[in-house]
Amino acid sequence: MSPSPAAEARAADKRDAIMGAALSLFVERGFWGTAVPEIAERAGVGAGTIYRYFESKEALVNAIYRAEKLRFSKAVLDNFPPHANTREQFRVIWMRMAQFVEDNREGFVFLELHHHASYLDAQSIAVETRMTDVIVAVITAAQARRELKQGPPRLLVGLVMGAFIGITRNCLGPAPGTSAVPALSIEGGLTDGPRGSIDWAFAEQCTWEAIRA
Amino acid sequence: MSPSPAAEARAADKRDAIMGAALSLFVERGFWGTAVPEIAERAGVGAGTIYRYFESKEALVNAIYRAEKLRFSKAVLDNFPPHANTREQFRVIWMRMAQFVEDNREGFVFLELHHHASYLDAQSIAVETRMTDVIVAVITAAQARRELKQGPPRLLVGLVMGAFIGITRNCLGPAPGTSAVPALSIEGGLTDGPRGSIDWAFAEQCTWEAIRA
Amino acid sequence: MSPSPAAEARAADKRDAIMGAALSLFVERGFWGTAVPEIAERAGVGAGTIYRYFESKEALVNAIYRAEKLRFSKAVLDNFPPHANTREQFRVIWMRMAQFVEDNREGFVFLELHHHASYLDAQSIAVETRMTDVIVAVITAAQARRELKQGPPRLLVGLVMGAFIGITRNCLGPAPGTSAVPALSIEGGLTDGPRGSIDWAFAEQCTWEAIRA
Amino acid sequence: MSPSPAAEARAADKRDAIMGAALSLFVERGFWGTAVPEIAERAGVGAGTIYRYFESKEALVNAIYRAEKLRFSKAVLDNFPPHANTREQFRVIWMRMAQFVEDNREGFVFLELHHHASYLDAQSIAVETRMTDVIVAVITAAQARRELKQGPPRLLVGLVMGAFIGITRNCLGPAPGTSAVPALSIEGGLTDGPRGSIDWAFAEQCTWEAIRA
DNA sequence: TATGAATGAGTCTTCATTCAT
DNA sequence: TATGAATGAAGACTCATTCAT
Repeated sequence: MSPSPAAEARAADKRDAIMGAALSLFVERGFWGTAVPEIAERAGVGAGTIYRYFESKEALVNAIYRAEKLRFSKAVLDNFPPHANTREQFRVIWMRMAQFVEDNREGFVFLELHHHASYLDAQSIAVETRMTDVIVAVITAAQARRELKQGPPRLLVGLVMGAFIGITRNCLGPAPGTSAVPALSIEGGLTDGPRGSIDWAFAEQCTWEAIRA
Repeated sequence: MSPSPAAEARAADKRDAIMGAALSLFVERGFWGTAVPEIAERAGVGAGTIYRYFESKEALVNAIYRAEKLRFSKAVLDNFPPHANTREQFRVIWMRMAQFVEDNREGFVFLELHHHASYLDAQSIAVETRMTDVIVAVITAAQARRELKQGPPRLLVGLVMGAFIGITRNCLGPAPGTSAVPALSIEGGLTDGPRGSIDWAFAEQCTWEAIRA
Repeated sequence: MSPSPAAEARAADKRDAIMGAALSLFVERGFWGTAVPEIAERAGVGAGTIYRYFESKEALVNAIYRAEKLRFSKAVLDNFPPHANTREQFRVIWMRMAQFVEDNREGFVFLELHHHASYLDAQSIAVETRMTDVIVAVITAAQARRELKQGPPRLLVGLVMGAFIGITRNCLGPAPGTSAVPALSIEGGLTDGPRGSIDWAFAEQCTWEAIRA
Repeated sequence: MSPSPAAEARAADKRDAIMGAALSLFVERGFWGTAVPEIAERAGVGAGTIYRYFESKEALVNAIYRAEKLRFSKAVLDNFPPHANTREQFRVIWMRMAQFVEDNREGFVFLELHHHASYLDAQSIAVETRMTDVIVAVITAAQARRELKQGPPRLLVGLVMGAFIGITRNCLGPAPGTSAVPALSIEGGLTDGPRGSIDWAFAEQCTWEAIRA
């Protein structure tokens, strides 16, 4: 007897509850600072239940990583306009990333905090492929049209993504419930108005100027 | 009876060995993923010895953080040319940061990985102040002279530092002995030549164009 | 969902097993001489289990102390005859203490060994209050009636309790399973019959004569 | 070449310094609470030096125990009047013990705190013999003369010594530097004047009445 | 299927003891 | 002989994981 649709839905709910609880706890306290029973409690399930859905704590964090990465990449790339001009394509990517951050700051911070983590498995690291492929294609094409500077794509991508992340870190308050502190970010004493809102269009224009031909 | 110079040198050596071993392990496996006895083993000392030099594992990571931060800030700001024009000042900062990364990749990655860590104490966080102050002053002055875009300094700083970090992550291989994995970095399939060398002057020019007026 | 009665009973059993094992080990080897895993082993539980029932080793020893102190004080003072004459009251206290020692030698020795311990918390020290109050009242009243010597109550109490303890130590073998060694007790070669039984009535008469008017 | 007398004296000084430092630290913080290097520091010697005079920390505490026990027994028994009457002999013993406590409270407390300790070796436990023998002889002789009650000597000795200790604990403040708290001592709220001085003659009279025929 | 009490491996840290100087 | 830096075994405690219910 296969499980009823209702039962399946209940199971999916529980899985989601666990992932959601874990996501926010990992952002708040980090992977090592979060105990599995805490996740269970916040998710409203028993500690043992988590192991019915995930093989281990590491499997859980990898599942979240992959899910968020996918969500990010869908948010940015779905219905990407392949034939728009480069300026427009760049704006689309940038503003969609901005939208993603505004909608799901916790998820974005999670990706940021965990991308270098030793407990990510090979598969998690590989999830980026789709996004990568599209972007590389776009850049290469644009370079061929002499609309972008001719440097190594890897460098341009790093510059843009890094700039986006740096602006986010420096200008957005920490994700709610987090005490994360911006980075090498040379902040600390900056007092130019309250954090919390970013002029994304201005930021986009700046970054565009960095890479345009 | 004060200790002999030889004994002092030996102690300093040991302290350095411990900090060096800890630095590379923290970069490889993270703070929580690294056990104190592992550090001891890599440093070639007994586990207890670490506690003759550092009060606790946290004190150790903070000592490393402060040392690297200081080293970075000295490398970038010592003999900074206060009267050079903005273009030149930007180049100086950028190229010095590049030099620092080339000379001490592990230290740079360490700072990157740990700046938001919950185990950093107030003093560690305060070490950034000197750097911050100088940079804010430079930016504000340059904006007054209409040589930089008029956006919020926090945003410009985030953009520049983020770009620098993003380029580093994306174009440099992991620090030797490290398995650090690039970030939100959209890399993975990029095949534009081997990682490991960066055209820093090109990168500098790009980033300058992002912020110049 | 509240735990089933059976589960509660099992938990109480486990708690008791831990306290019992700890009590006898503390008596045998002292608080500092006893390792937590030893307690666990003797109690037949895992080492971690102890921490489900007691916050720390100190919390455990305090729980035992309070439990034994309470038991002692109940054994001595419950249904104390407030209107009996002093001679009779003294006999009641003495013989009840004797009964307690005969029934629960380990507990008595534990109290003896731990009453001055630095790891006892304020609450543990406060448990003595009830007993204290009653006894002070009894002594003061008896002195007013000229049935006891007129010296400081503190001295009389110390004399009586000390005598009781000294007799116990000197005449009772060590608690079963214990290697406790008698004190300043000037024993060693005494050969007046086997240890292990005390003529409590005789001892009581002696001690009474020490304090009666 | 045998060591010069001066060297021997220096060695003896050092040994004494170590034992003195250890004695007071053991009384203050207990055996387990005292670290060997602390003893060394208070004694003004290097940590390693202690091991030139004592095989181990246990050997040290046993040496102190034996020394204090011997000192106590000499203080009480040297020039004991074998032919005085029982009343007088009792007074002598009692007042000499009192004198010892007044002169050397730390030593007395040390003996009290350590007599039941698991780290005392057989030899330490055996040191009591001399005192024991004399006292047993005295008691037996006195009982034969019908000057003492006819109970078991062990009981009478326990009563007397216990009473002495109980009075000491209850009426003397803790040894200077100690936080030792009186025992099963039913104290706590007693307010009959400040602690710190004992009417030893009164106490002696009380205790005598407990055992006289 | 879901639970959470129980577990014990592994953590950081202390400290008695050694030994090169 | 005296030292004190170095050691590593052992301690208290945490927490990912299991399994009886």
